[in-house]
Amino acid sequence: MARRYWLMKSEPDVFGIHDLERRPGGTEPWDGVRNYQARNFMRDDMQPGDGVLFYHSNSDPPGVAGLAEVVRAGYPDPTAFDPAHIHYDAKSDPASPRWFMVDVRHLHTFARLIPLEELRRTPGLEDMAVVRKGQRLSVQPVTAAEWEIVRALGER
DNA sequence: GCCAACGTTGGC
DNA sequence: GCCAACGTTGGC
Repeated sequence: MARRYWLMKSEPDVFGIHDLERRPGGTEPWDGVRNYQARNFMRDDMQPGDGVLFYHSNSDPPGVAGLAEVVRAGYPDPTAFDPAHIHYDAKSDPASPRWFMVDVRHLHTFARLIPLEELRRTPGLEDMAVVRKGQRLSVQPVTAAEWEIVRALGER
């Protein structure tokens, strides 16, 4: 299976790319996703080695902050089982987990954040989900061509 | 802080 | 199974 590419959103006030960078091994479980489409990508499609555009949402400006990679394929999100946890979901239990996550490892923090506004006006990125109005999905597939364009922008 | 977009819930 | 109400996301 060829390497695939993704964009994952995180609020930098909560967990930004610098937080990922500082984790042991630069690795963090991507817990707390409670959306079925995003869940399905993590549970069914994401594989170790896949590339991740680390996107800062709800920030000023929003944009792509750097690169990461998937290092562990989908497995049950344990925060859903913990009543004390903010992401607790009584409808998910270990015998039949509802929510899944992957582990993500930091690869590279761009020297500059690539603002959403720049993505919008960059040729070749017109079809990215993140530039489309009303698209809120926090885990999105990205094409190899889009990955390469964004990666190159990050080197500028 | 506003609010459009959109996913989820629940009454029927 | 429809759809109105509601809650959340996330850019602005």
